Amino acid sequence: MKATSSPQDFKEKDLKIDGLVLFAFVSVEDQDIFDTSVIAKQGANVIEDAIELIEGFPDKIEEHNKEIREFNEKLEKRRKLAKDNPKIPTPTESLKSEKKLIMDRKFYTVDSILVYPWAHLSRFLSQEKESMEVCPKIASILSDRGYKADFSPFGWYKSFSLNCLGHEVAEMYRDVKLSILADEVRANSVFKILTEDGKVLHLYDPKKDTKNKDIVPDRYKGKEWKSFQELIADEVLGSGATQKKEPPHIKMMQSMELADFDDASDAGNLRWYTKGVLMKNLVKDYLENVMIENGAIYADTPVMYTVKNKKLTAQTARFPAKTYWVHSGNNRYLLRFANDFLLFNMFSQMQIREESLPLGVYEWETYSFRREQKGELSGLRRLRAFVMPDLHTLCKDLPQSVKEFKKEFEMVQRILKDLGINSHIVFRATEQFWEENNDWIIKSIKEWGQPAIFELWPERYYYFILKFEWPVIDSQGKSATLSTIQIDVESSQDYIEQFGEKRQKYNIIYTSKDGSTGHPIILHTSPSGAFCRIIWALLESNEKYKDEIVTGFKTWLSPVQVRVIPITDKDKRYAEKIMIKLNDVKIRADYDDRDEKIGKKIRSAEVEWIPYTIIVGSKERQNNTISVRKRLIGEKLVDNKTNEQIQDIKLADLKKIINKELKGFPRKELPIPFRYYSKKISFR
RNA sequence: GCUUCUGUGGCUUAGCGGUAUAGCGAUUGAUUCGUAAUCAAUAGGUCGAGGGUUCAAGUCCCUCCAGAAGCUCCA
Repeated sequence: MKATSSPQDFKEKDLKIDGLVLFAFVSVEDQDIFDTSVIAKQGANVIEDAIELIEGFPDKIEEHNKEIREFNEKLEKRRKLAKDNPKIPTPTESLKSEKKLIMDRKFYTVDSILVYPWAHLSRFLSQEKESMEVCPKIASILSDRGYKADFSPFGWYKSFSLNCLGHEVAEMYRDVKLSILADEVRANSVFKILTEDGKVLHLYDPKKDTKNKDIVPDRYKGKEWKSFQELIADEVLGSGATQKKEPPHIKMMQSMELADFDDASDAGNLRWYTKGVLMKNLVKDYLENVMIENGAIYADTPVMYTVKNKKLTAQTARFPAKTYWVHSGNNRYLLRFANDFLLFNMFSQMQIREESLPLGVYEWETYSFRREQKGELSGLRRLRAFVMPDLHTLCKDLPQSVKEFKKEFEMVQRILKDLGINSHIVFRATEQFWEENNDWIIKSIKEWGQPAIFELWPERYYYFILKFEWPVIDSQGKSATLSTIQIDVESSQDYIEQFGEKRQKYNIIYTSKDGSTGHPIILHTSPSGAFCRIIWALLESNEKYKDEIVTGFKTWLSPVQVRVIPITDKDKRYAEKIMIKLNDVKIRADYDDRDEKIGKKIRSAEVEWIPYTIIVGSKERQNNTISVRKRLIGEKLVDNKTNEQIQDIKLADLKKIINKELKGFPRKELPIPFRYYSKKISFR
């Protein structure tokens, strides 16, 4: 028997099934037909879960009732106690009521299953022929697993009625999203350390080692390696068992008025205040400059894409649960969770000459969306909407991609240094790639001078054969990745074979002078990591090292770079003029015009991590000079000394100092209401 | 998504059955000050939302919302 969309083809009069039948209504949507075997298997799994639920239902009720009885007994005891002892308050909880089975226990079983195609479950039914394959496939998978399963060759319209057991198990809706996964590959990966002098140390092998074993090699046991030990714990073993508190960067981002939660949006979608936006725009400009220097070009692709394009589905199906859907007319679209899809689609439509390679294409992803699990969201570390600068570099072949990789490795190190972020390196590769390429990787790590963790996979599961990550450890020992570089050998292909299936890819082609063509290797690079994570890393590392290092942002990133403080009212006009002159040359300066004592104003400037504080009194006013407190941001904290005093210099001298420090970095102006302390806008 | 915890003036917080405690900030007044917090007064609260128990509910119970931690997860 074959499935059909024409009921008249079905010759039999009726479909006879005895006993207690589980009806599984199935709708097939466009993205599902990308691989009907995979979706059928997932459908069958859901049906098996449902059977388990039904058969376990009486036991669940029993358990529930037991809980209620225990609760009521306790309550009764406390009531009696309260009666005898006036000091004990009477509990007022009302009795919880027991749940009851609707029918006899013996009815909660499944004798057979009918898989039934039913259009009414979805507004986005697939019209493709392959969609008819899904129900027979589900039935056959279930049969193979030992169930008595059948499928209806077509769905009746609305004219049937069903009598059900009881509502608790009678209707269960599950949205099964196509999900291509191969967990075995990752489960079998081994971890090693590549030491700063180029030696390989064993770290963890899931087949030999247990997770509670102390796996840190002796040479990294010392206190100076604390951060590296935390990285090992977090990357290899999963986070430590210790109960962690709320990460401090959350209070910091709020009190510094950088970013905040917004209860009128979906969780993980933050609002950004002026100072946060200022920092974001500075990072944006900075990265753009670095990308241009590095030879990249720009693109900007749409934020939503269709699921009807099979080139895209091959990749989107990896993360089915993480998608935001947008409805538009009779269509629906995925909000992008990376820009790769539409960028690669663009690449596949481009004329690419071999001599243009390597070609970097940079996109500042205005926003990407991943519907992360609710419990996974945490301050700025993981959000559902984030801005992710992304560079893709098309390379002729593997040797060229390795050459580019090394260049980008240097670029990432420079970016992190310019931002003021200290990070580790973790890399992951297939065993084969490591065997063939470890010489240059070892050389790079040696030059960097710190130990790195690496993970080797027996086979390639992801689209890349090598991935470098730059994780940062926060004040509580949790790690999160900022920059990444990957070598993608898969996306540009026409088709790939994977787990016995032929899967469509983007078919990106370059043409050589002799007319021959090739598929480029693509480097995926996130030069800095998501913007929110940059702020996360900066706030957390300031908190982490606040007793050792003077806190603050690099001057080019500081929302306010200079604060001008007058000592008395007589100095106010002079102070204001200095503030105006600095802003005239695009140095972000504000002016503390409050009627407060000097000590308090200085304290405010210190608490706000302002790099330069100018103090002017009668002496400076008469000499036409300024006195400067330079905050020693990033330097070792000795005897609680956070600043260096520069007395009685000309304003021009300070401009020189600051301009030198800002050389090569972008400049943005401080919004006017922020230039006067008393007029500053408060967001909270 | 599951489990646990948290939610009190703009901010930080005390109170945990008898209609709100303090500090910061704000406002007003005094003070004109030389390198990390000047003094005083005033205003500001349907205690996250809704429902319930009680003579009485920030306080106990239920539901929801938001945030955090742990688990699962993180191309």
